[in-house]
Amino acid sequence: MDNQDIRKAGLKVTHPRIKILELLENSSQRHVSAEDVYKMLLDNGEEIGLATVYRVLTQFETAGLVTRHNFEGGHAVFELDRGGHHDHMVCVVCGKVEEFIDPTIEKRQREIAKSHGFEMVDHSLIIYGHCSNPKCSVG
Amino acid sequence: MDNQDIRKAGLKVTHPRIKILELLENSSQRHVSAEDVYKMLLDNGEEIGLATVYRVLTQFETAGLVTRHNFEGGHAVFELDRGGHHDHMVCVVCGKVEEFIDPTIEKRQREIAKSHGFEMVDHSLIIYGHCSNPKCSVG
DNA sequence: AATGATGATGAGAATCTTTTTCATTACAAG
DNA sequence: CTTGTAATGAAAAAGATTCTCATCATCATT
Repeated sequence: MDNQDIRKAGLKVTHPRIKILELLENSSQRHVSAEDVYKMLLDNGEEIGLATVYRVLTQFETAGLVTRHNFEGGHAVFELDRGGHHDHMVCVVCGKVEEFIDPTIEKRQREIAKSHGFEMVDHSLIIYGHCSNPKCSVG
Repeated sequence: MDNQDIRKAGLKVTHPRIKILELLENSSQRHVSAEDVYKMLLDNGEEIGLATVYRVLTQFETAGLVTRHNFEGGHAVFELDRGGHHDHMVCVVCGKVEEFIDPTIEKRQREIAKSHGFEMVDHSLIIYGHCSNPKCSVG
């Protein structure tokens, strides 16, 4: 992931784009909202407008560099595409997100789509539950 | 599904709640946004405020009468819970939604959650693709 | 059937997320 | 280095949802 990825996407290599891509690569949180990105950039002394953050994230999504997720909560979160596709498991108490991939499910999805006359282009699987943290488990 | 369901949820049986529940039962669209509900009620001559529609849908969700889905598009859609759980397949071109249920996937999900130390309470699986309508297919 | 406590409603304001507008600035090809 | 075009920032706008608060309806009790 470097500036060539931006160029290959047909986008000019600008300061905001470079910084946003860097941030997505280095962030400890894998799933960040546009607001998160904006604030983290501010913390790093980068004065990049929120509108630009939204624009760039959307462009990165179109270019296949990041994936947008519509989890619960009324706002989208973005995640850098590090090659492999995966699904998500979200703790409904603490919000912790774990990633997983299961070949059985991947395979069944394609079969099911086909049997309904759909050609699958993407999918989203989110398991909601209580994570292993004692604070999050049910009584 | 009748007024007793509203009462059982600990809610008063009011005119807006009755009409919203009726509408969800009789609507030809299974997945409707709050705005959709508001407009359909207006078409039926029911002057129910948009804020009330949001409040009631949220209460119905809490009561387990309806399910809220965060598909793409920046707004939530609601669906009457007709007993059985199911997953969704959404056409990325025309927006058509089909429902399905697959025991293999259901079973694997529980196993995967458990293997990550999660106790699954819910899940959301959405397959995006091109539906069989010629206008929606690729190529 | 009347009463009264409490919950529910409607209208609009407020909030939050995201997109658009537009004047200014920066990239990148020649 | 010039210049066309794309990109940016700021603010406004748009869209979705929630909140506030005065008024009204429901329901358990008279």
